[in-house]
Amino acid sequence: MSREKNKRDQILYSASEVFAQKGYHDANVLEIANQAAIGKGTIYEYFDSKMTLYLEVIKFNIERYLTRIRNQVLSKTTFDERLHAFIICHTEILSENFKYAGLMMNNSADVVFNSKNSHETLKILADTRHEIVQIILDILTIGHEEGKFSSDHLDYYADLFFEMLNRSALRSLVMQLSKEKQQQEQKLLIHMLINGIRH
Amino acid sequence: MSREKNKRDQILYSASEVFAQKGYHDANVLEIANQAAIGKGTIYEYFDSKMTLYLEVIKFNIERYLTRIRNQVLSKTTFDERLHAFIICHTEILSENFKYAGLMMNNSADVVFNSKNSHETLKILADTRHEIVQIILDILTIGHEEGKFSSDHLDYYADLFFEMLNRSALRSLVMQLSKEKQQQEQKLLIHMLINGIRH
Amino acid sequence: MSREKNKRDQILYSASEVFAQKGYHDANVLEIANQAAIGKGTIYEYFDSKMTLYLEVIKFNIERYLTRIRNQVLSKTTFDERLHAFIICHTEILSENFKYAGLMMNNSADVVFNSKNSHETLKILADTRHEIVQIILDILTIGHEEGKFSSDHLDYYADLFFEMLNRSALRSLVMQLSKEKQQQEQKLLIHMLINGIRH
Amino acid sequence: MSREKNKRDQILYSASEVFAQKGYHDANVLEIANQAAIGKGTIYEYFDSKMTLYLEVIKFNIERYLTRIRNQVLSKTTFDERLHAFIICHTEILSENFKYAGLMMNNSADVVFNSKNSHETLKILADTRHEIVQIILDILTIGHEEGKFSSDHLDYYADLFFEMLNRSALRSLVMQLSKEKQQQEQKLLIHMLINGIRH
DNA sequence: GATGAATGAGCCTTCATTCAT
DNA sequence: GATGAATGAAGGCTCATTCAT
Repeated sequence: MSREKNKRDQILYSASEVFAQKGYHDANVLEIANQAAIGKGTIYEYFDSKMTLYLEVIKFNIERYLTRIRNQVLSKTTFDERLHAFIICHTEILSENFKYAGLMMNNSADVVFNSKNSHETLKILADTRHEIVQIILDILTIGHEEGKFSSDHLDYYADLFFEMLNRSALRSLVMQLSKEKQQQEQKLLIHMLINGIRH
Repeated sequence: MSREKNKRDQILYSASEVFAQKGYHDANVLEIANQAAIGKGTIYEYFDSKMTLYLEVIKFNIERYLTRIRNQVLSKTTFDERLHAFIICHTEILSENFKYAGLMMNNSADVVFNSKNSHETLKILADTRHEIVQIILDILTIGHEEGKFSSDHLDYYADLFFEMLNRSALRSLVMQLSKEKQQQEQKLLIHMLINGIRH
Repeated sequence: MSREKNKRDQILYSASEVFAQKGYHDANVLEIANQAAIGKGTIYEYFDSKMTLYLEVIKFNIERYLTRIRNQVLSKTTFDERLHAFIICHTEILSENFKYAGLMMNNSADVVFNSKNSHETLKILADTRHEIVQIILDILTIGHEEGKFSSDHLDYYADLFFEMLNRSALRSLVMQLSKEKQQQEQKLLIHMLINGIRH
Repeated sequence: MSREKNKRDQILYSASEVFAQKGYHDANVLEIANQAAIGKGTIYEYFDSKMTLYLEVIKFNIERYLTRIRNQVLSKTTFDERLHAFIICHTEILSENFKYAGLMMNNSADVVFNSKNSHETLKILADTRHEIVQIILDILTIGHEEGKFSSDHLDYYADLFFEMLNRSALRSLVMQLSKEKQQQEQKLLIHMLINGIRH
């Protein structure tokens, strides 16, 4: 890994931290530079603008998220195992990086909406969400193949399930639920999904 | 209704529009004033600061939302009717006020987080969400009373269902689904809820 | 005294209070109106502008000061008595109206300097100072007539003595000197004046 | 001298000019920046706020004043020489920097009084005045050591003399007195001081 | 005459971005 | 490549003043 790549990542890490803690507008470039222990001007050697950096940060974190999720999910084979792995892993990542969660899970549409290249950037955000939903869809498809439910509307269920899981994980964190209570709610979530889909 | 109340509402309407379109930070007070066809200073006669206005806008829209939802929901008696009414009404409001949706449904936590009085304001936001979830919980309780499902974990389901409905309605709008397709998905949603809860 | 005159004075009293406490720029018209228990607009029925009001306030207070000083001083006849009366009375007024002191004694030149009619207003301020110095000069002239010192440079001494007395009185207040210590310093002041003048 | 120090001083010089001409409130930051031929934002690289700048300007000018006064006064040894040097130098500085005079000699208490850190800043202003008075007191002490007068109340006399000298110098400037007349009044001042103190 | 709602000019301050070193 | 001093556009907010009632 080249020195350049290192410094770029260094910025991305620091920016993740700061954006996560302060949000796009209240984060400022100087703080990110300080966090990365580099000069303010250096950021502009690697990123065109604050907005570009922000989008790269989101992509960066989603990439990290996706890599980890895929590692966990694809190491399993059955529907039950994969779903379980997904829920566990997703919740884990969220609790580990409570601060970063918003960067990945919230659609930052409001932030991006008014930037010059809003069209392009909104597409990126939509695409990344789509990619996560796709993983869920893959899991559901296995469920269908296992005869657990029909293949109807699986994309709809996948989309909704992502939202449910997010909310459920966030709830656990905000309410500081015990490990047991957390596991109980995870079971409810799975139950809700499977029975909700089945006809 | 006094002249004062009128102008205050006038500002709230205009601010809703601008905040919804641009988000908190990219909206500026002058634009809100122009939209309301009043002077910039007038806004500060009715609201202490931009942030105060923003929070009042959220409360204002949630109030409108809650009033309308309650009118529709409470005019029904059975679980099925009330749930249906809630879904229809919620979806309707969202589609009518696509722009404003974010002001009510997103938790604006990131915007508020760094403001001085963040503690108090975050509480307001949490409270309003809670109020909506409470309406759903009331509906679910009727379902329980009708023997449709047990009373276990209803608050958890209510919380999640709100997220699901939001996402579902948003999907319809973004994907510009036909009326039929929309109704179909609503049925799926209800199905998912009822079967998901039932043990 | 007409109702109008009353309201005008009412404003002048309130404005004195507020200007004295906050200074010209940090005082605001609303506060003065509130203090006078009248509407903000009413002030502009009696005074053209905030600056005009400020100048009238200064004149108003100097008038009150001069009237009182003259009453005291002119009731005496000898140099010693008059000088003593002047010192006592001046110190008394300052201690009673510590807050207002600045309005009379400081030259508000810096405040006025940039107003549109600065030339005219600066003249007013200079004139009022001159009027006070004139009273001192009259006292000194009696001292000369009593053979206490020559008539040379009496205007110079009068001018300086006003500054000395002001500082001396201010010192007493700031340092919160005891009555005895105060009287001692007054004696020193008189001593300094008489011996300073005498050749 | 570093580039930074240069620019900071550059700002201090320009700010002295503008503050002296317009007073604190009527001076505005843009004008100071223009005067210094720099961007408005640059001022905030060197000073936290307009108020901070103002206080630094006062300190800056008093420092210049004190340095110069001390150089002149300490190069002399006898009471007469030192006193004369002080008067000459003080008057000189005032006439050279007529505009800046107010920044050093007036207590800017009214400007500062309502600022947030008023307590701290008022102390600074009081301290600087004290420092000047101390120089006078040192001179008077030499006079006492030379047997010219007793050591009683010298601090009181020093305090008052500062006020007298200021007024005297200001008078000269305002009245545009001739060099001769000026020197004559200086003699009167010294005479007044020495005879005023002597018992 | 009295009022205070409405106004907008004006100002301090921030901060993303540039560019000379 | 790295830096950070310099910049100025932009924006929230204040408040003296006006004027319709």
